[in-house]
Amino acid sequence: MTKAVKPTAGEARHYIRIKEQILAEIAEGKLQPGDRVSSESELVAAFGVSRMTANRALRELMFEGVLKRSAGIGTFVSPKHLDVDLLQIRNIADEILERGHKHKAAIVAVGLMKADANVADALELTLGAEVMHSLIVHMENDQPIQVEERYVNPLVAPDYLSTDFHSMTPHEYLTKVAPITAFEHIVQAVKPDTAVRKYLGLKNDYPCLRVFRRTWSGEAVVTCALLYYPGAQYRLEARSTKGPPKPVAILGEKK
Amino acid sequence: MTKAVKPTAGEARHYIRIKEQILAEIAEGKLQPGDRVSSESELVAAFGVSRMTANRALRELMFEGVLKRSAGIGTFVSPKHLDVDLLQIRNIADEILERGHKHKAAIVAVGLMKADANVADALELTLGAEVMHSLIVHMENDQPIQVEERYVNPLVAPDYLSTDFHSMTPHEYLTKVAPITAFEHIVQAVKPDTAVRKYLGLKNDYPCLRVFRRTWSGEAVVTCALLYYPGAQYRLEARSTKGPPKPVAILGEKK
DNA sequence: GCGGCTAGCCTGTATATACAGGTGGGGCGG
DNA sequence: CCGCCCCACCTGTATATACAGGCTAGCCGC
Repeated sequence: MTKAVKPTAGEARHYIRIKEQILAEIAEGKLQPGDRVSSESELVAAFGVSRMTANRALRELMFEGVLKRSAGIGTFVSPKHLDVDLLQIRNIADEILERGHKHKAAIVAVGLMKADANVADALELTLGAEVMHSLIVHMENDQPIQVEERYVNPLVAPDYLSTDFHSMTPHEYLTKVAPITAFEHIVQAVKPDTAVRKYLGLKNDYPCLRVFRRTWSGEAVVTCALLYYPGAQYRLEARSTKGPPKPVAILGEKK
Repeated sequence: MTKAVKPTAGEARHYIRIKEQILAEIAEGKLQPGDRVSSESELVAAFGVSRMTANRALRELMFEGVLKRSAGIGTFVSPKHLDVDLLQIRNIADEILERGHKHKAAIVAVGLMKADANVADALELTLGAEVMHSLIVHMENDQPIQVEERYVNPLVAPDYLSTDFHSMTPHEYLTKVAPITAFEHIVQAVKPDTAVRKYLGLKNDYPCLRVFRRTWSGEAVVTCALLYYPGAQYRLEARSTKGPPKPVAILGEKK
């Protein structure tokens, strides 16, 4: 069965094509969380690749959290949840796309403002200094999942406001002009205020995770932000780099 | 060059051994950020594996952010390796004492029990295995501040139940018999159930931080625990080790 | 001396093949 | 009818091999 050995350049690599097809089927809803995905040998037949190539595609999707695999059983779509990795500054848009879902950002407000006491303190600027501000609601498959209120230090990232947030995410721009060298996250459980409730479409007493995040590039504070996530359906994960824990159900949740 | 084809079971897989050696050399400082790592063919010679196996080890380390690779040049240790000591395993008693307050622990339940599916999964034991369980409410100045439901792996810490929790905290005992080498924290905002509300003395709709924590000592899971903290008055902090951020007020809170 | 070509090293991708070990179902024997 | 064993299917790991394409150092000719 010797056939089309190389993807003849230009075209996407075979293993990437396989990954893309699976992600597309998840995005379309053809594959639901918990559904069984084609086995390696089925992919071999469908794509005309070798099993190692199919294996690589599935293994990488597992690494990325999209699929769960177990020997002897099969490969399945991971249950949906937001894994915000506290160890890494991750872009929520990337996370959503990795889960095979659509990401959209609703820009509620963007502009310059004078730093109040809290903002000046957080960005280590003087009271009343001009700072850039954005308020964005992130949507996963048209459902709001994060409210992001961000303040950016104009001394570090002067072009922040003039970037087109649709072609390049704020995150991408910032990592380009000021690579993050340090960060701080403070996490609390709060009752969201009315504005946040409105943006996230939440009921009155629904608990929210609130993350206060600051990032540094060298000595300078680049951004500070408040992130709101709707309650128990989302979670923050933090693990040591050494340990390789496999995900398990949280105690008390049904498996 | 036909040789030791299989890792003869038991032993670590070849690609894992390669990864571990590279990680060890980085940890020891033998490999510094920016240094060149052995090429695939050098690893082939050194470990007696095939190039695909060496490739996999290096590729996974790249995925994990430890290495950077570029075709034609070589493989290098990633520059920053933003190494995070995150949400450290801290003893709540220590924290309270550091604040200059009194700590007291109310022991609600202690005993042996059979692991249900979730607990067995979390501790990597078989269903129905005997595990040690404790439910403790921690008080700061006589006010409840944390509910701690903990399950302990008896294979690792057999004397857990017979220690006197008043003279030596569970935490102290555990760090003695099984020093923690890895951990996992999953954080959510939840509405507490009635039991937790009662222990913490909370009103109905008060949001709670729930932390699901697992700790490892070597390969074995030592404990898993559910920790509940009353809402906004408590916060988890996570920061990168590099940056030395000074505490500031969270945006929106009055200073 | 300088520019271009080539040989050699490196990663990236892909194939065919092999054995291991987990899981579950169906068939056969008691 | 029930239990046990074996087989079919699945993933996990590993090997040997091949061709592509990026990059560099060094040689050779002008």
